[in-house]
Amino acid sequence: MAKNITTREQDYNQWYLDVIKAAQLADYSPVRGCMVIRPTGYALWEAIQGDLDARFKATGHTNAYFPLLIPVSFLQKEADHVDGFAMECAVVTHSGLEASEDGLKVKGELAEPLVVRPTSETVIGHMYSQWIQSYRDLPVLLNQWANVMRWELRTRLFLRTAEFLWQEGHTAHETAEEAQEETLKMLDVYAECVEEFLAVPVIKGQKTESEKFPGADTTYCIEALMQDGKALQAGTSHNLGQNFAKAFDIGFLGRDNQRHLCWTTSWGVSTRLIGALIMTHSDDEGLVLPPRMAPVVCAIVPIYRKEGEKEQVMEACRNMLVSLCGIKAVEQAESRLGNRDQLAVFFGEGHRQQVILDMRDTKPVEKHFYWEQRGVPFRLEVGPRDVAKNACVLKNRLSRDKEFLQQDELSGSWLENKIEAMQSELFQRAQTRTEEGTCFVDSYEELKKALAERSGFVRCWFNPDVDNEQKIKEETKGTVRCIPLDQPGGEGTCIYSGEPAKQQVIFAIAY
RNA sequence: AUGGGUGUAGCGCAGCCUGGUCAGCGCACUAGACUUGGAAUCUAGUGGUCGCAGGUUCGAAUCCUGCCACCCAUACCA
Repeated sequence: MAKNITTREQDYNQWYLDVIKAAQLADYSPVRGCMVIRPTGYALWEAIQGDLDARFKATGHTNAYFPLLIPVSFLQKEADHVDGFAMECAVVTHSGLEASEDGLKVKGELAEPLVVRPTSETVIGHMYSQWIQSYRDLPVLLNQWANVMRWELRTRLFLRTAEFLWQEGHTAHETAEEAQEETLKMLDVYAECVEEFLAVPVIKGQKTESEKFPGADTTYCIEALMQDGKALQAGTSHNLGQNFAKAFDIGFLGRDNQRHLCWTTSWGVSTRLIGALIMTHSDDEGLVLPPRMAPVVCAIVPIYRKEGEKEQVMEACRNMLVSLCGIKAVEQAESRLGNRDQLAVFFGEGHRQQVILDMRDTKPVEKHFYWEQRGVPFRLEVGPRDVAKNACVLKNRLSRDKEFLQQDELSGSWLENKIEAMQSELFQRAQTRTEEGTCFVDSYEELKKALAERSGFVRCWFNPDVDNEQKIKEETKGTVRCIPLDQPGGEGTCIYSGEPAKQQVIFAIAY
């Protein structure tokens, strides 16, 4: 039992924070609500970025960058948008500091205040209006990797922080159909990345009127179920219709020689995905990472007492490294080792994942907790007795089993197979938990009961309605997470209004 | 914002009611010894304007006043 990690049963929220702390993913910063993402945590974001960016490129998008500061007047141009974001904007009003008796004071008030972007539809819309002249300029398919700021009252590491990292895609199209197609395409891209790479199962759906993005015609989302039965929105894709095109005059001369407004979309995922990852897979021993994305896929831990043993064991460890990663990668790693006592060797083609030989002069037990709490999928332990038998022990982070191996069984493809096996096992485990955490109800009483007793996803026939949803939220704390794209068809009875309903929705208590 | 609570070493806390050997404990950290297949032990050390400002007093972590910050609940959280 990890002594620095509260169990999930004792206090789920504390467990979440303890896992982050033990794995050194992030830390609190001097500024309330802002977090410091530490190297181990940032490596996870880089892995997600790498996977997603490739998928964006594969679907025809390119990256660009827009400014952090946005004139307040821009925000005002789209009425719903400003209503949705005004309260949580940080505002820049001055341009400098000057010394005074009471310390530094602001000076140089700006003619027009600037907001720190909570999202970039407005600046990007402004630029699009200048860039797009003709239907030949369409579609515009851009993405930006950036930070945004939303002045949240209650913050939680990774799940809701005042500043966070994300990507925001912004596209402009000639027709409504194309925009709709794009919106759904990117929702699929998100779902594929999150399920295949993060091994987090999601439900694709549409947001109801009360939950959609301010300024969107339609918002789609992927929702994931966490271990405590709460839902987490893992990504959103918005069909903005012509709302922003109207507000920013994003128009073009069409094939018919008439001027038309563009149809735009936007879509984003954030560092919140790291929170989803933690709360989906991790256990009471700490972080568990899906092996496809884990920056360190395997740690080799030498075990020895005497100096003579050390040499033998280290030699065996190096041989194992060569078997797994190839002699070239090992030599490259050795040449850049410097004074470090962890030999990190690139594994596989991508040069993103590593196998690490832990040569630190600490006890094996310490290394055990070190790698386990960081979620490293595999550990290979080698002691003098193993060396004598040409063997080693494989420890599996997910099953926490030991497997006794001959060293000559190790190879790059052997590890690949192990990675794939664990990856699908991890996804399967999460998938099963999501299925078991989902129930169907026929009446409002049952919905109340389900949300109160077991939380989870609760599916039912329901006619979305802003007022009714508000009442249900007040009574049950549950909200409509989405109208799943996957519908059974047919018709049922709305559990709240009693009227005929064509759609099922999913209720849950959300993060 | 309203109600309740808390600010003392990097972290977690005791001390405050009853002012005076009160600058303390545990963890962490450093050095050494002894150890090493699931968080050993022993010894010696480093580290603090007791949230900030003012007041009462011979004397304040302790009492008084003001301020600030944080936490919990409610509200808010596309």
